Amino acid sequence: MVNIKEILSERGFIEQTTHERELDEYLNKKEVTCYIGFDPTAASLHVGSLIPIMALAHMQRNGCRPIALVGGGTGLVGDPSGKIETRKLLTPDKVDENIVGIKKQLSKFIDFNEGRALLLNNAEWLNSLEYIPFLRDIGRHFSVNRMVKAESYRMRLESEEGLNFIEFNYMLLQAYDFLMLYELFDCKLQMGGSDQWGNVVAGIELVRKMRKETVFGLTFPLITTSSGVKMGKTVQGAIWLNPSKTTPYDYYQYWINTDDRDVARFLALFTFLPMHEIKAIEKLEGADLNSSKSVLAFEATMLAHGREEAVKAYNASASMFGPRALSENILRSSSIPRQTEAEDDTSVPYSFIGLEQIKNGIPAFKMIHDVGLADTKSASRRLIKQGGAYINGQRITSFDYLISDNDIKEMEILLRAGKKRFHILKVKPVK
RNA sequence: GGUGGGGUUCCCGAGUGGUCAAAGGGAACAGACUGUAAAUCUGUCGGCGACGCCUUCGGAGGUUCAAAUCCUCCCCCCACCA
Repeated sequence: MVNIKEILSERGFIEQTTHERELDEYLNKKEVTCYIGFDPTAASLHVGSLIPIMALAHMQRNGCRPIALVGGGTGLVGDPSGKIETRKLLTPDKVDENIVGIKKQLSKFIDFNEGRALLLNNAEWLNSLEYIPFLRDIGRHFSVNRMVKAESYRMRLESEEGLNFIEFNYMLLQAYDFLMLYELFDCKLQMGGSDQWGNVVAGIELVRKMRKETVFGLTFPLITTSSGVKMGKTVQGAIWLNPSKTTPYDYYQYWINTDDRDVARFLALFTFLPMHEIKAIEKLEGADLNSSKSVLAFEATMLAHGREEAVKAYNASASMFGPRALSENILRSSSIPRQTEAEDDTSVPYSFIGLEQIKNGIPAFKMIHDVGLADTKSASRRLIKQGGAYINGQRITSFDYLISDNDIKEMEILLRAGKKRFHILKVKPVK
């Protein structure tokens, strides 16, 4: 069997590790347990958390037991690592609420049945800590001199905002987590984003000092798009895994808009397709490369939302943008439909309108604003003025154009803003 | 607690009484070109049924015909000192 580290490495998950050789030996053994911490800062994870999630999933697929540790305790403190600003402190209630959402999403990627993976909350051991014993037992192992030099604190120590004491403590708590997981579950590997390096190493050293045992760390690179944007960030905000925050259609669209330069890299990171197939698409360009983006989008959507939603998003995109030819030879392991099935636009954003309302005509700029294709009526006017507004594919030429029952096609009106934002108005007949 | 510096439209950052809805850059949006990509060029970029009107320059008052700009008080941030 191939070493899991090779798999992660080949797919682009590894930024750096501790103790290369010993880590290899550890990973070659059976009964490997590893963990990653997740911040309960929001009720949903987003695309930015996909790297750790996929890493855990790969671990599980290769016989390791992953632990997803939700930071119910550390979430009350706030991790300052690599962050420019102090996080707002979350209330315990909010943290608990967020944990519920996160658990649900992790279960889509990782199988938690029958102890094949564990989902833990560090509140279990952190919330009952007593200050003085903690300082005496754990605190004495930490050198402030070293902490002050840690890269993860550097940005904040140099910034105008500074670092407050509660945040400065964070490293000790995360180190303590590792110690606890080592003791309770024999977990010897902590993984995390590259900003976690300092915290990971702190945990490793704590275990060594207190238990004379070597445990390991592995960090992921910070994934940015080729245009330099942090993964999963858009102007509208984060791309969430929760379908009520980011619809499967929008999720699919996020991936399909991937930069050419990122397609192969993202297929390796965000899908489980075999590497030899992914390597083959590195040579593609033009239309073929473009259609391999639909595989990326399809696979990513399927992982997060299931096959049914992925197929819907795929068909909706085909009906709005036109179908794409996808050769049988491209990424053949993907279960993406190779022939476009019946047109299905049910996952395109839509709303209802009464036939009665539309009979008298509604000014286009008002309608476009109402359905959310423009944030303000001014933006809507601008859009029309610049020729970026369309009804049923036809450009609207005057801002006071009245949308009326003449525009209804098969009980629908298709509105479009710019090249790729659609909205379907479904007309409800009068009773 | 003291002294000094600062808070401007999504972000950075000009602006020190009228010519300011506020330079410049970035982001964003639209058009052209295209492959739902990138790059490039052009335009837009507070709100409003809109050649005009209304609301913005940390907050609240005040001076003035006129304030982002002057005065008073307050809030927040930063630096140095204590």
